[in-house]
Amino acid sequence: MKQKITLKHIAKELEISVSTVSKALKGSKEISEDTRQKVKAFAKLYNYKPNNIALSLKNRKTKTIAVIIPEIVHHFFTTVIGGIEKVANEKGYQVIICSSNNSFDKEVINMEMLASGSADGFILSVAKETQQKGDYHHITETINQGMPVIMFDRVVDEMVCDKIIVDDVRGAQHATNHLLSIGCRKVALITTVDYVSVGKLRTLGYKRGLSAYDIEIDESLILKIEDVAHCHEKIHAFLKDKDIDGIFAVNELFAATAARVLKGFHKSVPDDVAIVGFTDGILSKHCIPSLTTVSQHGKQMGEYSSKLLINKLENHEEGIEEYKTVIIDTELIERESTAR
Amino acid sequence: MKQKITLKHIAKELEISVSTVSKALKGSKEISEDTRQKVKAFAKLYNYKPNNIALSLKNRKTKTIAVIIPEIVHHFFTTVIGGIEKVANEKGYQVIICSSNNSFDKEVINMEMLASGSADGFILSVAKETQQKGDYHHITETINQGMPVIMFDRVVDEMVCDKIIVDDVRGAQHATNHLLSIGCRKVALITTVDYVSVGKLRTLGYKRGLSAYDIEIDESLILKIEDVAHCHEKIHAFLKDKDIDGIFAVNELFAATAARVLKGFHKSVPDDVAIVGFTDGILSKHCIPSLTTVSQHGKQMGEYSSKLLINKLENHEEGIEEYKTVIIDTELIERESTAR
DNA sequence: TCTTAACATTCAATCGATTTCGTTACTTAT
DNA sequence: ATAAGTAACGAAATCGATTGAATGTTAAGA
Repeated sequence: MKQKITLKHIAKELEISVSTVSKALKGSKEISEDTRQKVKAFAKLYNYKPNNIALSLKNRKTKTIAVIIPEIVHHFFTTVIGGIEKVANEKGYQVIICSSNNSFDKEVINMEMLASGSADGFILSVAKETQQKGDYHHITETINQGMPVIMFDRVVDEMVCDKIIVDDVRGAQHATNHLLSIGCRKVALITTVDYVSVGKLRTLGYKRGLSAYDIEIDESLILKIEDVAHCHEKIHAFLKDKDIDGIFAVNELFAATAARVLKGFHKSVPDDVAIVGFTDGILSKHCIPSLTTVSQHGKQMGEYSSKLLINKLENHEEGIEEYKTVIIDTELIERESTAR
Repeated sequence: MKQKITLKHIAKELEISVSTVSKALKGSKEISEDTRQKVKAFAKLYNYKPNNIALSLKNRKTKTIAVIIPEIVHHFFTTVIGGIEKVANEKGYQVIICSSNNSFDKEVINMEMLASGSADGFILSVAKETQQKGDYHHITETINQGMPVIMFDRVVDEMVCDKIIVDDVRGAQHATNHLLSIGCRKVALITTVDYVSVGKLRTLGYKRGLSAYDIEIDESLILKIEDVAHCHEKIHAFLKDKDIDGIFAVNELFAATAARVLKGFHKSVPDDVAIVGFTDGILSKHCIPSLTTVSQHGKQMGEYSSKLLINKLENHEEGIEEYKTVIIDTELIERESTAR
């Protein structure tokens, strides 16, 4: 087992100083052609790679981006990460991914850990628990220390930083209008509890969608689910004997579960009840029937976040603070669950 | 914007030396109670956090684990990561995740990058392209430099390192036998091309499963899919007019797609054709009909990998090399697609 | 022969934290 | 009074790499 080789090793072996080695490797014309060649050859032979940690310390930048997301086992978030990674790697950045597991404490710990030297900037989507608590001191502190932070999807309005979001309201409104346009008149909503920002916004979109068709909002047609793990029972109880002809669900799991429950009631999707979900994941695509859904263009979101962050990191002018909020368009993808 | 505070700042402010500050913060009894209190109070006030990079450089360990997986948008892998993160975080380790995107080059670049100081060890599942090429020099080199590497799922037999795998052969055999036990006699196999290690092993399991029931292997009932993107057409063409009563698919996408194609042919699942997939993902669980599948216990795999790696990192005895291969049991999860 | 410039190489500081080894100043024992 | 011991702190080396300043060497020109 040969240990990792350092400049010092090369210097000793070649009987020259460390600085000469360093300069030779960087091709500095301060060093004679002869020595340069020798050093380079030696370095190549022993497969020398500069130590990233030492470089980070010296340059005071790590060339890594920290991404903190609520859940890693989640198609939408992984799609976003895909986009982040793509752009980051192209520009020579590493990506560190941490999941907060929707826990406030873990989010704080992760953030503090990564903020102390491990990363140059953050891309983050806050945990459910954090939104519920409304405690954002860790984010504020990180920003105050001069670290750029980009928030995406689950953002915090009152935070002063860059934000990449989809227009959840419009997306939801579009989805609802689509249901109405194919003839539905009793459209139910399956959503999350209100403190989840996106759930709230999509609920608003649903209401606006109905209003656009002059349909009164019937609160008894709205189901708010707190605990995802028990959504099947909740949805089952909710849909039992309910006279509806359309469902808008704020995520694909709720949509697919609704489809399943309806099947149990021997109702046909889309003929008896049409369904539109949110998030274009695997489930929507491959479910039977496949689900009409609102795509959030996760990859694009990730790419944009990454670009924005790297841009901040590399072209930051002292004293100038400028924050953008970027809205990525949603897109309604029509599939079998509304094909009638 | 207040800059990050360092020991030096504290030292200057309190008019004592850096070493005193460091010792005081660590509670060394070398320092008077008085100074200790003062330093600690000051540090707390200014929210001092030691710089990770400096610590890493000094200690020659980063307390981070690098995970390289073929795809990030993949339920099984994210499940594994969940397990890795859980254990790692409990033990105070960071996790860096990089996807190779199934590209050999990206795998090599990522590995070399992370090996030069950014991480203490690796947990990796090799890219499809790497398996195809059979070029593992980057892994060998990393191991030779003294970095522990744990391979999981898509492992390389000839590599000398720890491995965490599921018994793909037995899992597949079990799945096949289940189909036969519920009465299927003409069981088709939908698999990947042979160079994907798990595909090959599951194919073997399928064959063994048939042999156990004294059923001859009919190569015309085996479909090998190269390009996942076009699996629907392939499966459609394959199943058209085929006289079968069971399908074993080596992943859940193939299984779900088969179900969809069969529905197009107006065949019932499970009554006309029963289906078993592999990987217990979202699709298998929420698809209609839900899919019987072989669960690989991804989270457990991740947890185990993490434990094994951290154990290596913390209790490594010089001169002793010992490598384990751990086989995680698979489990057949019976659902609607074989309920008859 | 002496000066001067050009060139090659090395020194030393730096990044932030830790740690060993001193160095004071004082107290206690002999 | 002297040796020894102790408490409290600081200087400097270290981790690995970079870089501006300083040093040393050589050859050309006066």
